[in-house]
Amino acid sequence: MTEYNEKQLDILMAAESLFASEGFDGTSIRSIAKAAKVNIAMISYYFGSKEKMLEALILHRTSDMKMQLDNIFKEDLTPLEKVERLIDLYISRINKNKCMYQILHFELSTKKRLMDMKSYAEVKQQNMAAFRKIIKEGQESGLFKTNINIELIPPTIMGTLVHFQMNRPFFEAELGIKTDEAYENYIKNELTSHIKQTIKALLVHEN
Amino acid sequence: MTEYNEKQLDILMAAESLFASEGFDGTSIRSIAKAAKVNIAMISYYFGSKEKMLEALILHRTSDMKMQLDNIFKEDLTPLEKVERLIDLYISRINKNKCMYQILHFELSTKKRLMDMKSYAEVKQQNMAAFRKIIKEGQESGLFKTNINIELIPPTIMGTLVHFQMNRPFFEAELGIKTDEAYENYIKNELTSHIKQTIKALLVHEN
DNA sequence: GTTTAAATTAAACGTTTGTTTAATTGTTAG
DNA sequence: CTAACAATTAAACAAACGTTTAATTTAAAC
Repeated sequence: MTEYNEKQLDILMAAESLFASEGFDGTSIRSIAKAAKVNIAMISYYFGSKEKMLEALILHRTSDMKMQLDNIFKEDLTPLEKVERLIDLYISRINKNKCMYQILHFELSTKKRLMDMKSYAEVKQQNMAAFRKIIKEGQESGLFKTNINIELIPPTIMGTLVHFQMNRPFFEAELGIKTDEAYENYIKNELTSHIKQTIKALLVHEN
Repeated sequence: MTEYNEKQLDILMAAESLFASEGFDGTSIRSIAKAAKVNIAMISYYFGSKEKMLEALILHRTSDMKMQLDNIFKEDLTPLEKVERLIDLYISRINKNKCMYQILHFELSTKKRLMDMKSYAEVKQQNMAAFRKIIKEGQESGLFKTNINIELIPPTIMGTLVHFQMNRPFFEAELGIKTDEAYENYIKNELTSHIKQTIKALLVHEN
């Protein structure tokens, strides 16, 4: 867990927002330096290279993510309540780290820079394990259906949100949403409850 | 609907696969020319510029997509069967145009080249309209629930698939999938039926 | 066979790229 | 004060970029 000084963080934050909006290859170190208000040589000086800075950024963010799922377990909640809390956590996390997820998304989908996303893979594995545990708990107590594919539920949760964010211009037009605030509110309310409703319908016996 | 000769198509196809795997900014026109086995000047000669070639490519692909949803309507199917057919269509379409969707995904998410995706937006709108029609048909006949957000169902369908493809390395490890063929089969079988099951649970009254 | 236009080429264009250098300034410790 | 090291700078570097040029080859039309 490396510590960075203020100037290094300036650089990383400027890079994060630019990488997200312009892409890694679409962002020059000169534009990063300008946004971070430092000399272009500082980037190589501090991080070695543009690519190593990307790795540093991803490591910095993903190590932040080591999830505190434990308190969900400790609390006295029904399995369904736990699932709902997990969905809230997923959504707020993705929303809070929008830029990082955008970057990750692209880096994962291209073969160009096959960096070791060990740290990210770890987080994903932890999440999946925690999720599986909750579902099995619900199944054993007879609340959840058993003919389901547990591994494919997180993709449905996260995929729905990511797809909605990726096609934002389309949904803004389709739903008549005009401001940033209204879009965020739609995610917080309608989209979140749609996801919960969907997962609930899939998991829980109706009666 | 512009027609392209064989050499132009060679260029477009080479560009498509490279843009998908390396990104637009990560792909040089020299590498495209090499892959298409043409001189680098041919790209400017035929398309004007690298960027215009991207537009040509997207237009070429999306105009292919003008969906033949109509025959789904004409056939004598229950609303649920229609939904299932639509899901099959979505999935096979995304699978067939994997590269194009990868490119679109990135272009939509960055502010760098705000091209007019009019053609793509049109396809999406048509799809949404057709989908809405089917759902309302099911609701009016009392088969489908009415307390649902129709606009958010396509994001759930497509988002699940796209997320699964984007995080392929993770799911390969998580599910113990080793070959390309096994992965494609998993999509065709398990993933497809998971999506159908999920949407069905959301839509249909249990009994 | 000649004319005309399209296709194709190698070479060069001016930028921009990521990175390095070498010199200078700032800071801290003895 | 000065030695030592970190931080910062402007300038230069070679390489790669997208695009254009000008010359040549190919194909079609008359």
